[in-house]
Amino acid sequence: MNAATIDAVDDDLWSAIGDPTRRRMLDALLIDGAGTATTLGHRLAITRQGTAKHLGVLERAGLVRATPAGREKRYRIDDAQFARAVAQLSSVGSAWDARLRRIKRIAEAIQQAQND
Amino acid sequence: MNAATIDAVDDDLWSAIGDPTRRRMLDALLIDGAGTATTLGHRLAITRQGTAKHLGVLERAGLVRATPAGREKRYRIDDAQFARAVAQLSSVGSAWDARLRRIKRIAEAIQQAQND
DNA sequence: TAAATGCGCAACCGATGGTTGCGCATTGAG
DNA sequence: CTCAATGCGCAACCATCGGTTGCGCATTTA
Repeated sequence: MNAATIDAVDDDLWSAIGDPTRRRMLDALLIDGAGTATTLGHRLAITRQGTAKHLGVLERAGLVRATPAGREKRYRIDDAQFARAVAQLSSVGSAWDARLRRIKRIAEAIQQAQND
Repeated sequence: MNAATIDAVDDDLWSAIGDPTRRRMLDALLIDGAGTATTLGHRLAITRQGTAKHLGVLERAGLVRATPAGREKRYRIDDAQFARAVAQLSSVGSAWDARLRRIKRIAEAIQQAQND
C-alpha cells in the first residue's frame, strides 16, 4: 500500500501491455489461439516486421511462447505468465483506488474539522 | 466481451498511465495531494522540463488539472477522471481474465472430446 | 531596483514503433 | 528435380517520445 507497492511492479511487463498494438496482438492471440508474424500482420493491418518486433518484446516479457513448425513460427499466449500480468494490472488498479478513497476520507475529515 | 470491448479503451489514457514515470508522478500526486513541475522534478529525480512534458500529457488526458498560483502552476489529480481511468484499467484486466478462462474451458472441452 | 525563483520554448540525443528492401530457408507445383 | 511461392531474419531508414541542456520571460522578495 506504500509507494513501493507500485514501484515494484515490473516495468517491462507494463511497457509490454502499455503499447496499443501489443494489446491488440494479445487480444488477437487470445481469440484465435495462436498466430504467426504474418497472420498477425494481416489481422492488425501493419507490416510483418512490425509484428515480429512486437512478438519479440512479448516473448522477452514471457507473455507469449513460440513453437517453430516448418517454415512457420507459431506464437501462442503463455497462460501462466499472462494470468500473472493481469493480476499485476488489477493490483495497481486497486492500489490506486484504495489510495484515492483514502485521500477522499482525509479531505472530508479536514473539511469537517474546519466546520467545527 | 468482443474485440471492441478492448479496442474501445481510450488509447490516450493507456499511454498516459503506461509510462513508468507518469505512473510514479500520479503516485506522488496521490500521496502529496498536489505538486508543481519543479517539486515533482525533485521528488522523482528528473528534470523540471521532463516532468513538465509529462504533466502536459496527463493534463491532456484529463487525469490532472492545473491551477495557476502566482508564479507557480499547481497540479492535482482530477478525482473523477482518475477514478474513471482506474475503472477502465480493471475493466481490461477482467476482460482479459474472462477471455483467458474461456479459452481454458474450450481447451479442456476439446481435450475431453478427444479422449472420448 | 536587483537577485532569486518558477515557468515556457527550442534544440538536441537515444530508444522505440513502424516502414521498405534484401537475402535465406522451407514448402509445394510443374 | 527444379523453381516459384511463402515465411522468416537482418539492416537501414524515418517519426515520435522520454529526457536533457540552455535560454529568456514573469513574478516574487530582499
